[in-house]
Amino acid sequence: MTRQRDVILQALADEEAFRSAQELYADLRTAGTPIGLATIYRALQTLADTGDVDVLRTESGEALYRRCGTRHHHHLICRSCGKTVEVAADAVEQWAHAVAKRHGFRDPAHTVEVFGLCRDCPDA
Amino acid sequence: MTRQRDVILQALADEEAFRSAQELYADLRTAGTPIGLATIYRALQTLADTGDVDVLRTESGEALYRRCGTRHHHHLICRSCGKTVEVAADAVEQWAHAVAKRHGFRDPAHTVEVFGLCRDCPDA
DNA sequence: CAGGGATTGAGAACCGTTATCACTATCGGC
DNA sequence: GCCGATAGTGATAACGGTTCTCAATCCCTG
Ligand SMILES: [Mn+2]
Ligand SMILES: [Mn+2]
Ligand SMILES: [Zn+2]
Ligand SMILES: [Zn+2]
Repeated sequence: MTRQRDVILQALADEEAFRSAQELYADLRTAGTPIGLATIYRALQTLADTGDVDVLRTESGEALYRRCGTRHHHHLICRSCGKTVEVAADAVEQWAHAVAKRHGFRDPAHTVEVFGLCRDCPDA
Repeated sequence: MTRQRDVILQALADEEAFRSAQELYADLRTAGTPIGLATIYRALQTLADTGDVDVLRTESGEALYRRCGTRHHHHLICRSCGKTVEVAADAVEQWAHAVAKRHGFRDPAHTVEVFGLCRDCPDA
């Protein structure tokens, strides 16, 4: 664990929403923390590999990162402000397993995200 | 509807798996069909907007396209050969709606994909 | 046949991400 | 402390998928 990695974890720890690497870079530089963009990408990749951060892809293909609990979960995300809630989904887990089995697919995995507008965001 | 757009729809119609724009381009050119890459991207975007093709993002961020039924559905996808089955998921629809409501999120939407290895693909 | 708006496609530009590589920080052994 | 080995950093270049540009072409309508 190096100073830079700690800084990145810290930046994510304070944050409820998913953030992009470029956003983190801009924020840290603005805050006067010296760090390279390559370092941020490397750290995020490492953290994603070890399961310390979750990754999701924007509709446009950009990768977003978030410090999440280690238990299996999914996300409820405000599509305006990005506010994110971790949600459990036992029924969905079982459904995914069953649908794979029914069609003869083995070693099943799944992605599930729910989007909406949170209480604090106007309709606009 | 122009010749090019018809060609693209045709290429997708014969295909069970999700395909990338670049794959379609390579295949059509190899088959002797003259078409530009920009045209393919434009056509796919239009078709996606009108709901005639579904789009999904690779883990690496690449966009993949597939001609699908018009009813709401999700996908069961072989992560080796790409074979794709459309699946209904009423239980999941209801769960998504409920979880959004419970947390005060309105106008809910969701993404759900199931991945696995199909019968025809070795474990490798 | 024109005229004119829509479409095409080669190439350039764009942008998020990854690779390169010289430099620096860290650490265990001396 | 000093040294060499090792791992990490970051400015920059390269990469790859997508979008933009714009001149040429198509195609509908009068
Ligand atoms: Mn799950
Ligand atoms: Mn659904
Ligand atoms: Zn919000
Ligand atoms: Zn398969």
